[in-house]
Amino acid sequence: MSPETNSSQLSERSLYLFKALVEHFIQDGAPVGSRTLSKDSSLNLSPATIRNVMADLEDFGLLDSPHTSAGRVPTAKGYRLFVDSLLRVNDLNSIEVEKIAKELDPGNDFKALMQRTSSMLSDITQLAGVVMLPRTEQSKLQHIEFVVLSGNRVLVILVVNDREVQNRIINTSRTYSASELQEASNYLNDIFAGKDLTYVRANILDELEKTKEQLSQSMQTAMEMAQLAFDYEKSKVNSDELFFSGETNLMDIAELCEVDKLKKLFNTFNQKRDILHLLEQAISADGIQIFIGEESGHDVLDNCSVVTSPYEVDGKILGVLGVIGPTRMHYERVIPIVDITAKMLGSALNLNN
Amino acid sequence: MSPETNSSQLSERSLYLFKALVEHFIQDGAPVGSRTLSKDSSLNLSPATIRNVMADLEDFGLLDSPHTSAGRVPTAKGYRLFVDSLLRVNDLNSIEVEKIAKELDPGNDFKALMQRTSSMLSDITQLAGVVMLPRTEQSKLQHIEFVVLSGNRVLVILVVNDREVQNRIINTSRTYSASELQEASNYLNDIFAGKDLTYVRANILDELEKTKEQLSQSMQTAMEMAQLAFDYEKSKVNSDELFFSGETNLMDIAELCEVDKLKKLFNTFNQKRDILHLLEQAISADGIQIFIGEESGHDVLDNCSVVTSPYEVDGKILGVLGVIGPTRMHYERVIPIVDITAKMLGSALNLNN
DNA sequence: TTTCGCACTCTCAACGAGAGAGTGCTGAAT
DNA sequence: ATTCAGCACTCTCTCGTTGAGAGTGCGAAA
Repeated sequence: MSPETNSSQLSERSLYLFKALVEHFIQDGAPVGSRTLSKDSSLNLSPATIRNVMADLEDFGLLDSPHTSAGRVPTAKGYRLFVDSLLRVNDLNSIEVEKIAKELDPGNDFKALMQRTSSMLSDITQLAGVVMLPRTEQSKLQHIEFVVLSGNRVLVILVVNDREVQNRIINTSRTYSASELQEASNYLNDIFAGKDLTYVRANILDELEKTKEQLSQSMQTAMEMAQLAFDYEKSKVNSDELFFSGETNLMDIAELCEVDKLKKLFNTFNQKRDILHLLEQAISADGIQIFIGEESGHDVLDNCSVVTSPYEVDGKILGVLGVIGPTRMHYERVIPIVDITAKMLGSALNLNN
Repeated sequence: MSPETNSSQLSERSLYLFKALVEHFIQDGAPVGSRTLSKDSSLNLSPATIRNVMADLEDFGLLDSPHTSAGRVPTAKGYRLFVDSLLRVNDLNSIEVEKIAKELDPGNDFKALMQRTSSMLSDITQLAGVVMLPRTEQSKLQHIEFVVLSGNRVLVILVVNDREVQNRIINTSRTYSASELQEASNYLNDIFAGKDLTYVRANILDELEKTKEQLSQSMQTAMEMAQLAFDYEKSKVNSDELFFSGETNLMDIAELCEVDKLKKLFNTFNQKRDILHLLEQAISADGIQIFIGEESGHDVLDNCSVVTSPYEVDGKILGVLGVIGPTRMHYERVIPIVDITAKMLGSALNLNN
């Protein structure tokens, strides 16, 4: 964090060794000792020399040793330096790119696409995939429709943003006929189609006043309906949507293999709240964002990293997607996968528009 | 299984001791030895005598011993005898009944009710809850509606069974106007409302022929739309809906605490297929049905029991709900909970109609 | 038929020894 | 001033041993 501990303080050689150590650790998962590093790295240094370097790196807070006679392990700060300055991201081979493209074939079902994207992410990375679709504050009402159900209930169908359909059932005080409701929806579509939902909600009362003066029955009906429909809307939690996949992949990760940790982690996934909060932070980043271990601010994610990217349609950010795995993950592979998936999902949705 | 090994072969005393043993084991989870049982049971028998009885019970296949010097443990067959003949089900106290009733307040959102029911089940039993809503073969089309979207896409909204809304987007070869589609839906509602979906699908082509003769443009349009809409329907997997809750509760169960077992179990939950298959077996039972351990026929559920009950509306079975937990569960508590939940869900839905 | 006594079996926790891995430090070589 | 070989030291892990504890099975006695 503090400027005096950044990489510029470290020699070329230290950084080289640090990088080698992190890569080695990511590969094996076992603490890395000086002897191993001495053999692996192309610089011909004795273990003793490397030990000195490692001691320095430990002082900088980049490494840690589980106990005196284990090798060294990167800290969260170490991983941070690694991904920010040392990592060289692999290009994806074309087979993988094609595989991703295949899964992202837009189709017509929006939610299914999200779900598919998430499960593709988990499949290809063997980690947990997640796709968020924030409940956009601005939603344009496109069409409103009423259907009479039995028992003084009316089904309200809202089409929003040229894509999304919301259904809700309202209880009415009296029985309305189909034609009455048809007129009502015609009227409402006339005055509110294309308007923002918040605008609609705010202006219902005003319109209600106006219609009272005009005394038209159908308009009265329309307004009563609208009021009920949008009251319901208000009471509903403004919940974003979150699609998880491959959570069980995390059960193979040695670092997380204690049952009670897993339980906490899975509970966190189920509640969604914390994960949403995290992803919302990533929504304003203009590209790949990585939360490493404790950085996320959530204890349960202590040994986890989250790699995210927003995806956008028409230059406007629509949501965030990403991958959750152990801090010890193959960033050089995961990062480009998340990156390209975000881009391809964006353009798939664009097409779909 | 074979008739000569049923409970009638066993003495009153043996059964009494067996019951005591099972109850003890369900309580503690540890194999039960002869000394323990001698102290606990009100019959004054020495451990040695009890050992003889236990040896008999083991011969009958009701008990098993993990190793020579552990106590005895009930087998699946043992549990079966226990729940079928020995168990006395507790009545629920009114506080719990009220708690259940509170969660089952119908409301208007069907899916939310299912979800709530499932999570109430898991909450109250501290096990995993599950509610199935089978995709009913017979679905009455109540209302069909089209909304024009951008780019030659049309949103089709089907209201089915006075309750359920299905949305699908279809791509059309040319652009249709809103009024055109309005006419089309009017026409379709006239001829198909109240009919069964399968009937509709089967008769579209016939109707198409008829309309060709009449040459009315709006009817033509209607039929084209309908064809597209129901083609989509056909391609869609006829998937039932399944609501899980509290899977993580199972992580506390000692019997399942190995990570790879948990992984298999959770994967099974995610795939849903196997669980659906199991619940479909229970749908025709006319009350509580219990699958104990290996009886379910699914390896992953080896140490699990599934307690289910169908729930019905207007005397017609609508779905199945239940609880998944370890074979070693408090059946005397779980059974009445599942039972009453099924009944109350049924009547909640009845009200809602 | 029930019970007592006894030998036996199996698990589990604790302990200690020894191997293996890796460190830190020192002092010599470059 | 670096680098590095040597060495003592520390910590973990595995393995075998041992003893306690729990529980069984069986034969003989009540």
